[in-house]
Amino acid sequence: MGRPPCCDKANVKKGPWTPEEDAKLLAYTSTHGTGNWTNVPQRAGLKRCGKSCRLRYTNYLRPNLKHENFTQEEEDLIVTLHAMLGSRWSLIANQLPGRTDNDVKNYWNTKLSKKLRQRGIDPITHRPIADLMHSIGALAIRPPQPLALSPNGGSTAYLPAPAALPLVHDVAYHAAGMLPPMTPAQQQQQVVIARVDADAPASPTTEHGQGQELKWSDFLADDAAAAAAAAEAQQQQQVVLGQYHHEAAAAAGAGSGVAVHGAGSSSAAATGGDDGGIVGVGGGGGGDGAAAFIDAILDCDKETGVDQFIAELLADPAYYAGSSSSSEMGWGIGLLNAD
DNA sequence: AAGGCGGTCAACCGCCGGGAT
DNA sequence: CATCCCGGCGGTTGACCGCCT
Repeated sequence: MGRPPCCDKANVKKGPWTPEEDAKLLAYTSTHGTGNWTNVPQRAGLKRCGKSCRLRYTNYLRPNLKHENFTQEEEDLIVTLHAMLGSRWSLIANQLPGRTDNDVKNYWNTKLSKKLRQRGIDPITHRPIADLMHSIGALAIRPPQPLALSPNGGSTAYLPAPAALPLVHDVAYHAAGMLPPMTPAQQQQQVVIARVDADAPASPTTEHGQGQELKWSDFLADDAAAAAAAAEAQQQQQVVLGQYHHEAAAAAGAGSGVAVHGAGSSSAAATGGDDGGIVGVGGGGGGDGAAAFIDAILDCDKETGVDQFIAELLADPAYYAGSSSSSEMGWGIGLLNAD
């Protein structure tokens, strides 16, 4: 399906442009302008696709293009516009005289997004990554959505979720006394976070205030708002869990007994017990945005060393404590072994 | 010195929307 | 109204380069 190719690919040259080709294209456009690009290659004596000619002209040969490095002002503008517009590179480039959408896109992908991540800002949502961790944490303590149950009520209807995700979002819960004291492994993770915190440069403007310095710790253990949100999530969770356990127990029947594994009423157990690695991804909304979001979180994990921590956690046999049904379930593995 | 590796950026690909027929 | 054609756009690829081991 789809449209046929815009040109005869067999007779079309691809790859980098030579100075001779550039000269031909420039000579043609300077005398004839940039009308019908499909005719340009033939009339300019180029064995190129019209699209390729247009791209070469607009991204490289066009007059008034800037080829020097981006300035601080341009950087700031790109970040601001990206926060407002997302990856609408052509719109962003329109606000930057002499820059092309390709320039802006490349600069974003290779430099700016990394800069933001290093400053603890999620380049996709432009929110502090730790804030997003809290959001994930609030999601994580919810059980998988019962709507994912198969018609026959089998527990395998739940999509498998990652065995464990970062524990950063649980810190507020520990601090609020809603989770048991942190294990040595969790404390080790906090050391990593503290190191990142200490190394973090001042952040750009965030929702925490104009020009205010942003640190990881602002969103972690001493974040009263997060603790309050966690408490609220905790209350919701109790309600949802009660309903879920009732439905899941009925659905699972006498077979695996998986669903009732997590049926304990203790909040500590329900929120992850000693390792907290619960993420009920399976029943969630999903979609491309969610996937991109998760990728961003995983990138963050790499930078903070959390991924290494998770790898160590997963390598610990005690973490799994043996239940095949729990791994089939794909969520709440830590919860299931919280005793 | 050489190979590996990551960063950068030009270029390509496929899809989409709008105008023309 | 349906189809075709073209330009534009965003995502992705791959060549090139410099740094590191």
